[in-house]
Amino acid sequence: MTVDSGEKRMRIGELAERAGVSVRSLRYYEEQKLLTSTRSASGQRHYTDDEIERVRFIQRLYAGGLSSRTIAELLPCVDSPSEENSDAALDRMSQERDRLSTHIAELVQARDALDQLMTSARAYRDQLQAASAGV
Amino acid sequence: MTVDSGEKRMRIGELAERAGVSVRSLRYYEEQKLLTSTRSASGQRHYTDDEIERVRFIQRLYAGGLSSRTIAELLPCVDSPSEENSDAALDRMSQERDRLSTHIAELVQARDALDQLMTSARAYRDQLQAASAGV
DNA sequence: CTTGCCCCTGACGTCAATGTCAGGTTTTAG
DNA sequence: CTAAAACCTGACATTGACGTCAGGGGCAAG
Repeated sequence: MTVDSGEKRMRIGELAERAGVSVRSLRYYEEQKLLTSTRSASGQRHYTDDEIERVRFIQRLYAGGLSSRTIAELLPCVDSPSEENSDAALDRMSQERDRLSTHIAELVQARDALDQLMTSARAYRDQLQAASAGV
Repeated sequence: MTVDSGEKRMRIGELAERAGVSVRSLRYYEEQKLLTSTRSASGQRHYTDDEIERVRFIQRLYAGGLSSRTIAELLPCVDSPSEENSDAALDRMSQERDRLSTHIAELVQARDALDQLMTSARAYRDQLQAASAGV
């Protein structure tokens, strides 16, 4: 279904820029088996436009606090949503999903804590203001 | 309003256990000016029960991705919600709040991405199962 | 007093994702 | 052709929040 005919094969610098990451990171992702590249005769990496999305996806998972190793375990089932790894991968994903949810809840708590702080800080400031404006 | 009369002054080991962090972390927090302690004649740290909540609060902010430095900037206004730092602190908090919200949104996106993955993985698996069960 | 446990400081180790530098090749622009 | 820009590998540096170890006290119980 996917036609890879005239897709502009870009080099690492372009992918880096378009995906918003450093060249170093892309090489690192490849080292961690999160990303692959075709190589030119001289050894330069070439990518297709699809990799942009993949990199962004990886970034999202990183932002979610997943480690390279964990991401590497999950990505195979993005690539080929097949194989017997199905069940194990589903478990793994479910587990990570839970972890993520927990983490999100923590962050929301932290934000709430900040909100509380801000509320009392504001109240205090307004009180000061009222006082300085004369009783 | 707060009476600090007979409050059990605990040592670092107890605080660590009750707040759910390592002794090392507590010393680190002190080093980072996030936490203070009174010292006994022999130099041992003593804390009151209040510090338990403070440590938990610090943990929440850490979980929210704030750095020690940032937390250190915010804590003064927890301690004394006063001073002229009010406005600056409010700005700072508001800024961190935004950062947190952004981060939370990213995490939710990551989770959504995982959900999508799981959905398609499940679909694929069920398809396989249907096939193996005979057409 | 000795044993044992908790505490102290100071310093080095760790881990993960990146930065950065060195030294060399390839591609591109003029 | 030539210089600049981009790429390559390999390796060491960095940052943050700790872990861990060394070497040395304090203090209760037996």
